[in-house]
Amino acid sequence: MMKQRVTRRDVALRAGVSETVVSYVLNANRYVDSEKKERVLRAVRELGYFPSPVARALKGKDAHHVLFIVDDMSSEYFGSIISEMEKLVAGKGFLFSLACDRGDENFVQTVCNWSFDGIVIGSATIREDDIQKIIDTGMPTVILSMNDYPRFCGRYGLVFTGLKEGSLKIMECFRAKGRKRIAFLDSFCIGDAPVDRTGFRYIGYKVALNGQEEIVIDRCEDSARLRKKIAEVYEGKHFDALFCRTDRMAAEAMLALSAMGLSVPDDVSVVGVNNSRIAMYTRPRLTSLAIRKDEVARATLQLFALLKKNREEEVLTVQLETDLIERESV
Amino acid sequence: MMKQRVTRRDVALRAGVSETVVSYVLNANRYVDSEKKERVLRAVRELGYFPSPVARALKGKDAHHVLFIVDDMSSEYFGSIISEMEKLVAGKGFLFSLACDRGDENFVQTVCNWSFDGIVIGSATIREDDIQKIIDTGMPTVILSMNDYPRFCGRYGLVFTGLKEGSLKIMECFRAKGRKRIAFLDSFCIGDAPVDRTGFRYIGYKVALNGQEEIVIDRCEDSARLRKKIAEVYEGKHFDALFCRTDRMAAEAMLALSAMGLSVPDDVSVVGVNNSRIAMYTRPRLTSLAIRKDEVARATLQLFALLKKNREEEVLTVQLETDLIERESV
DNA sequence: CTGTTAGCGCCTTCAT
DNA sequence: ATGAAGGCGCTAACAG
Repeated sequence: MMKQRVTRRDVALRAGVSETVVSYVLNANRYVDSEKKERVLRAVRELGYFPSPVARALKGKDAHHVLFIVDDMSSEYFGSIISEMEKLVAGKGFLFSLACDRGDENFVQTVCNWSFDGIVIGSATIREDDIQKIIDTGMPTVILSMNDYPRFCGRYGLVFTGLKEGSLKIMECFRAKGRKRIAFLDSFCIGDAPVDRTGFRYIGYKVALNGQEEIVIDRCEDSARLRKKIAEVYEGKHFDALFCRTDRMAAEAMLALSAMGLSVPDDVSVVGVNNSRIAMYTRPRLTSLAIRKDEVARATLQLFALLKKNREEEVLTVQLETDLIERESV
Repeated sequence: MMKQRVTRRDVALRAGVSETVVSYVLNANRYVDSEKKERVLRAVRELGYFPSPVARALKGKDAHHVLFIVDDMSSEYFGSIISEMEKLVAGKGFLFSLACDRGDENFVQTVCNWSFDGIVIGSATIREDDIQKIIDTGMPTVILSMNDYPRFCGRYGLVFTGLKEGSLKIMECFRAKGRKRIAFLDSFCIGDAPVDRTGFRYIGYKVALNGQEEIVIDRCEDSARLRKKIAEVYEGKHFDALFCRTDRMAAEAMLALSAMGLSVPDDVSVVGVNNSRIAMYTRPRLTSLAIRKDEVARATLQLFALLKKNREEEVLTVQLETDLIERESV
């Protein structure tokens, strides 16, 4: 007894009006006799009618469909931001989609052929020409900027989550504790990729070093390799602080340090980024740079709205703050 | 210079054939002169044409669009499963959407009005009548069963991830360590909801108790409340093992126990479920029940395919195994 | 003020 | 073997 979708036609029949009138009432974009309007609304209520987002999308109208492009689906970071966005549009029937820029070779194709009300680029690994292609589709695009990207062509939004300034906060925090030799730990990589020197975390680290020798630990593809590298670098450089790209990496590093018989924070201070759940449960608990996810969500939706309005070529920018959540690892 | 979407019409023009032929070639559902076919394929390649999933969806065809219904977007569990599904269909241009059954009052409406190739229900809190509504849409629906649901009407898939049997494994593991008084810790709740007694974890726990007195810690809305409850219950019941609904809760519990001056595992053994990243980074590391996410993904996609085929009313079932990953918390 | 009509991009009969 | 035509559900321009 598979129920049939209730369509605009059904509403029109029940209300005794033409199909278009139904649309006009629902879109509130034309005057409709108030008595008819009542009948339509009642029919809508009784039938539980809801315009098909697919059909709307085909017509190029809002389908309440937002795409989030990520590089790691199992990270809680993106889920949290989507969750925040969802709160802001709750009840409006929004749908959030996820696409991963890794694995699927022609994921850009996929993305460009759909019709989204907004696309959030939250990946640090996406290629720049892919970003340009996405912007070129004309769909409102917002980049959660984690890198110092070049300027793209066209109209798009840019949310600076504050990673660069936040990285300075981390460095200050280390310095306040008397740390002199600060190392930077990159995320696990696939293949043998070195640290991305355009990333805001690295840039912040580098700037704050102020000419001091940099100590970078990168090209680790897994935990085992990470341990070896950390041990090697520690032998050679004797760092006393570790700026980790993510909380997860910070947790890994703490395990490695612990295995070396080193104490956190006595021997080495450790800080992560994202203030994810993990940070609460490591021992010692992890100091972490928190991105204001609720503000990211709000800014993104706001930018979507602005980008939809006029079509002049311009880049809309929002700058956010971060918060350094201090725990016992420093 | 916003690029225009390349449509089937463009391909037809370029290849010097009619639009229909283009469809026939791409869908491979009718004989087409091989020379023409070549021309079409070349035009497709040159133009980078890709059929619009939206238009296909409107026609009721596969749009390569899968929906995942969850109760907690920031959990890494769902992301991991989606990630596994993505691997299995990489390159085919699939899109994965996320909907949360909390927050959005009429999310079922939203869901039912879209047109998905498959819907995965991975929420433990979704209402049964909502599930029925979703099945009634006729879209292939697969339930990742975490509860002992009643039988729904119609045709759908059921993936038993093995939580019930896995819970028995957890209990056995406790027993093997000589634990006698095993408590069950529920997740954080909103409002004042008691533990769901139809959940497989609880059922497994209860069954394995075999008549022994149950010790349930539930109705905690946050960490503070949790600590108080754990302390209270420990005072009264002196449990020596804690079966936690998720790794996250296990981590919270370990913090609480530690604050009470208790040692894990000497005083209390702790086990979580999901084998998430957190389990690696707690101190001691957490023993956790791992669901075989890759098999869940594979089974789900398989069920989608079967459900699409014939339309007889029947329930397709898959039963999976779990693995208890033993670490130091037991 | 309201109804009719022409598409949006695609698939599928139905003719040829 | 191929092309024309209708329609999926909806919107907006065009008549009345």
